[in-house]
Amino acid sequence: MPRSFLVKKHINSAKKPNYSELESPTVFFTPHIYKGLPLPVIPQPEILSPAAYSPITVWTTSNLPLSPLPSDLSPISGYPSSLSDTSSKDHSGSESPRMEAEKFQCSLCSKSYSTYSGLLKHKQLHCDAQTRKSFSCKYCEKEYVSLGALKMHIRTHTLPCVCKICGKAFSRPWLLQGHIRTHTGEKPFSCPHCNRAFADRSNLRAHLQTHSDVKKYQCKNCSKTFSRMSLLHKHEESGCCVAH
DNA sequence: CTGGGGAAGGGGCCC
DNA sequence: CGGGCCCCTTCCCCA
Repeated sequence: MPRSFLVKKHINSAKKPNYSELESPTVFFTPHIYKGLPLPVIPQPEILSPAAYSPITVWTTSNLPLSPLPSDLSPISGYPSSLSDTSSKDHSGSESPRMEAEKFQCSLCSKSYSTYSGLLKHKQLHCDAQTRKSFSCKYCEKEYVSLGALKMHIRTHTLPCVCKICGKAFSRPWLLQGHIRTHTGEKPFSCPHCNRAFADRSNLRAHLQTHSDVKKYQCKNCSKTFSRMSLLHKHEESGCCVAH
């Protein structure tokens, strides 16, 4: 099961990601600056500048399925500065004088409105919309609830960390670090039981399971246990559990 | 065929 | 907000 609850799930999202898709530069590296470059295509880190993913899809007023705004309400750009004068205006001339004397404050951004309808419109068009905002990757269809998560994801397309030895590119420095160990042979993680060493902590952890009497992953049907989930999956797919 | 190792990817958490 | 690290997971390959 994917651990990423930040990612907005799409149809068939239960399926594991097809990482090989990311290796198709013709699909993702469409910008003209990469044309004609030999593979691997290694974009410069500047690609991570905000402009690189500027067409972030934010569900603001412009793409909400609402009827056209009254001219005195639009445009709301989504930032408080642009709202400075909308808050001071009474947008609905139909409000009763009694209501005008009261203050209606937005619970989300504390902006005050002299009319309830003004507050309602504000919440519908601004604050509520902001809570629904999402950040879409320009290279694929993934959406994230935070810009940071999106930036992290974008790196899996741009692969800014390049191995100086073989030219292979990675999304994050520590991935490159792990890769470099494959060149240097460095294995800082050793098994306390057999002294076998590993370059990767997770691989050591998986190895430790082989020493364990109680395997972590158990088949629900035959109770056979496995050191890895992938082995359990293989076991299940091989037919043990299909006899219902 | 099965189990294990190696390599790599992703998101989360913490500073 | 970004970097570093952690943990989990997956895929491939080999004995």
